[in-house]
Amino acid sequence: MSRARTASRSHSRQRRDDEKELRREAIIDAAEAVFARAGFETAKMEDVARRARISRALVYLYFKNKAELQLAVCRRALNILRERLAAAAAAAPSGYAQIGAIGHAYIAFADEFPLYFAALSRFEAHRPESVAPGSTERAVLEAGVAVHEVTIAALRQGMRDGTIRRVDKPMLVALTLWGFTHGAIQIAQTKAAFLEEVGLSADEFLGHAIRFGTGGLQPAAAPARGKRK
Amino acid sequence: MSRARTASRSHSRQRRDDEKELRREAIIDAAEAVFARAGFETAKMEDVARRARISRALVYLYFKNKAELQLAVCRRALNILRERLAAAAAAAPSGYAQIGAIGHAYIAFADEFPLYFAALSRFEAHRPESVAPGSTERAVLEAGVAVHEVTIAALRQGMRDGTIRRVDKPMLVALTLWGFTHGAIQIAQTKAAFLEEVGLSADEFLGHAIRFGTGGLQPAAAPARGKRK
DNA sequence: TGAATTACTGACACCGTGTCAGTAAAGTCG
DNA sequence: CGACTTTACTGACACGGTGTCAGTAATTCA
Repeated sequence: MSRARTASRSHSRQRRDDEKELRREAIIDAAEAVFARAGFETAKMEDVARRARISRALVYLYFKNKAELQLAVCRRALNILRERLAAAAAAAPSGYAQIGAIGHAYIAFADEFPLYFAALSRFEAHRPESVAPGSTERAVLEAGVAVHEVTIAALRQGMRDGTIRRVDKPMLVALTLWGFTHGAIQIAQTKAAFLEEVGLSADEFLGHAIRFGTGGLQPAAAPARGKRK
Repeated sequence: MSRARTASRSHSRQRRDDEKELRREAIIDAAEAVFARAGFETAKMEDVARRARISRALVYLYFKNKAELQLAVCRRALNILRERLAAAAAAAPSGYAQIGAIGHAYIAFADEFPLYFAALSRFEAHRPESVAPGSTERAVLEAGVAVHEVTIAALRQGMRDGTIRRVDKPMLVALTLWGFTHGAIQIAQTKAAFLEEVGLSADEFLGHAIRFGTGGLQPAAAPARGKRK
């Protein structure tokens, strides 16, 4: 009897928590739509609330403020990005090919989810004062690390299969590649009009950037044959 | 007499215009100080006005709004940057060395003028709807082109002196290098704490990035000797 | 000097944010 | 099923910043 009651209570609680999570996600959905249309700066919480069919005050019950909402979007972005990069890497034959695939997957991601890329750009440009241990910001940071780990795994794979030269600090290389790729995509996106003006397509530019940025990873001379200890 | 009068009037007008320009610059000075302390988002026009010792309304007489003020800062940033890059390039012996020097000069610039780099980051991340011909934004864009021209000149020099491989679209390469470098610096700045955590210094990271990013420019094999048409 | 132009400001209307007291709804238990 | 508690939700508010404008002070010109 006590068991039944307890079970029943915990059922309700479970259900309520699920619904809460669902609502939370719905609010983020609404925020994404509004941010995409209006941009992060000019987007109004009122619009987010209206789109989520709730009052503005309730939004503030789920998210402390606009910045937290943006961080929630970043987190989603990074999770999806990690999946995409991992999938792209999994389909590539060699470690070196994986790196290229990851670069192109990032480009495709930016193309498919402009809002997510914009969110990451903002996050990347934002200099944090101090990142509290339990904060949302910390969670986003960690989601970022998870993304880098995909690149690092590819680097390690490449070193194993001989398609990538020996590097002593894979994280260093991963961050460099990340910075390069992100920077290039950002230019391709925001300077698209200018690129056209000087007779370049964004795709051409990005293709060049990837080739250019990953070239330095290949082994110096030996064609990978032999060289076993 | 008519001449004298005209001259006198034009003198006053000249003086007034000069003073106006001076005040304009003073407002930008104030804005820079405020932006540096508070960040672009949270900075208040009130503070800019107070620091410039004028009323808030007057600021709006010189600049349409906060965004225009930010663009003015961007323009300054790009002009100074161009000077720095050009100076660095001038001191380097070969075209390839010039490219490296330009990269390091950009890093030094970002280190010396964090606000300017932040301003450029914002500008870079901002996707413009449409850039009107006479607008401030267009002026900033053109200042950006002037910066790229420094890189292009170095590339041409390198192709001439044989330290850089033949590239068919220098602007493509210049933009790539710009994107790479900017992206890397941005990471070094905003992720400095994280870099420390994984045992990397920002300098080490950036040094690596420059070497990595410019490596692909060197000629394939021939040691630059001979090869004249 | 007085008239005209220009530089400047105080005060206002507007809008968005974040908060809070209070209401509606759902869950708990006899 | 009611009474009682807990949780979900909202309307209305105070606050603060932006951009504007009518009006005043200062300069220039004749």
